[in-house]
Amino acid sequence: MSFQVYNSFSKKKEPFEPLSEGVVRMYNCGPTVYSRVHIGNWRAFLFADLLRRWLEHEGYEVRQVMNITDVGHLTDEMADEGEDKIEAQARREGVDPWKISETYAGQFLADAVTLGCKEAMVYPRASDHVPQMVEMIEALEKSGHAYRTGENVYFDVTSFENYGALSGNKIDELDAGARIEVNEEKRHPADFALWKSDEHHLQKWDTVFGPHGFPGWHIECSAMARAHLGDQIDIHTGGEDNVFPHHECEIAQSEAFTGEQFARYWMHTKFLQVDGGKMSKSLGNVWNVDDVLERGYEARALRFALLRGHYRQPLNFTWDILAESARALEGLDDLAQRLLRKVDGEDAGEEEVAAAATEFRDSMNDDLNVPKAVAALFTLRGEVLEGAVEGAGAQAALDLLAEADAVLGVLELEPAGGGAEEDAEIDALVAARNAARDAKDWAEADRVRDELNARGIVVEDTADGGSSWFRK
RNA sequence: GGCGGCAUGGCCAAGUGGCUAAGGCGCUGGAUUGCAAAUCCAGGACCCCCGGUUCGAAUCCGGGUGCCGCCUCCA
Repeated sequence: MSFQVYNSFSKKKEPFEPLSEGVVRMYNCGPTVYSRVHIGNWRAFLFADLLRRWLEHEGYEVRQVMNITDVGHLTDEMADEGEDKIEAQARREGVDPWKISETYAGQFLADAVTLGCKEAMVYPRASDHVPQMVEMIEALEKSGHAYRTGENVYFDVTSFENYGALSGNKIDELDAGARIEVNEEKRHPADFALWKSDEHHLQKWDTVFGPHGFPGWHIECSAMARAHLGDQIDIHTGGEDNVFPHHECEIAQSEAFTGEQFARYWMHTKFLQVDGGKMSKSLGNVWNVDDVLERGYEARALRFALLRGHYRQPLNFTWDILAESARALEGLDDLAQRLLRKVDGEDAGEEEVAAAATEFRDSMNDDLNVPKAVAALFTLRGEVLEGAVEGAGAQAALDLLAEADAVLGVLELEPAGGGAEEDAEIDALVAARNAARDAKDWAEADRVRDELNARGIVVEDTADGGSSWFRK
């Protein structure tokens, strides 16, 4: 089975075929760094990492670009106030807006490492691509897709026939006045800003459009995707909230500029809910990576919790499901440790392992069906515990776990620590405990067991009165 | 008001026309144990509601209810 992806542009699953054989050009909408990236954001970014890893698993060279938006965007109506989210945060913290974006961008990258994300080819900053944006805007103006009003430049949505094809919105049915005042200087209420000007803005550039300008929200992604991946890309990802207007506008400006299809596949992640509803500052449930670590969970538990649900299904985050994820992971860690002790046995269970491997791969190939792929691993665990997998089968199972982990990035497969010397020491302690048990000295037996437990050693008593042990 | 998505056992979550509806976590009973842990066996679903299509629906269609997203920056 080849890789099938649900393309949110065509609204159906399609076989994945890149433009260039063996190479995937992928652009992931990254964070706007005006505050700490939260776990909802991470759902989208971890998905991007998972997708990249699966593509690599399938043998592709992945050119992954994840942007970092470090320039605040003004909504048209806020222009009078001269403030956007980055500037607002800057004022709140009493520092320069550039300091804000630098600080939060740094935290974002650090969190990415904590959560086990593979490093993207590049994390371009919007502020470093102003010339590329200006180039596109000027060309769009020249070709009649954009128009200037004073020192502002707008994209004329009526000039782009397919505007609305991604989101399903129709220009005339967008209720422009529903939540905001219609901007009088736009020809059509749905026209969007490519470039804005405001002398009070803090992050601004002197360009052909005027001395106090800054980019509209959408142009940066078009410019950065083009700068790093070329006029056409294979995959563009983002959260479902980006579909409209962000991605719709990107398509319009990029395709109007190049005359070619912008992205072949669009993939959008559903929102993460918290406690059954949306997360919000007022509810105090906008958690970030540190909140999770401070509660004693490993980062991989969060990674697993956010990846184990299908990306196109809503996922409800609670502390309970995080705890559950951590426990489920322990089951797989345990599986690996058990398998390590079985590789020397008589070969058995190779067919079962092969079936699990096929199930895992087919599930991932089916639009990254992680829940089903993970279930295949747990089914295999049941077979291993029944004693059906030994020797070559156990080795194959370990190989499968390693393969799965290269994609999921959440397992602990290393043989748990300790050298021969420590092993001998533990053997002696276990023997001492058994001697105490034989003497019915339960207090001493339990004391030794507690000591072993404290060192991460699990002792399993067998029916014949003996004991075996392994590292947790 | 317009557009789109979701609703499966206590919790999480696959399955999208047809064997006894995967899997995880938890729970209950039993086996084993000195007690535990681990493991094994056993136990749980009117698939949101109401209609309809069909030989047959969790799966398709219509209506309802609830939740989520977008239409303003937002993963």
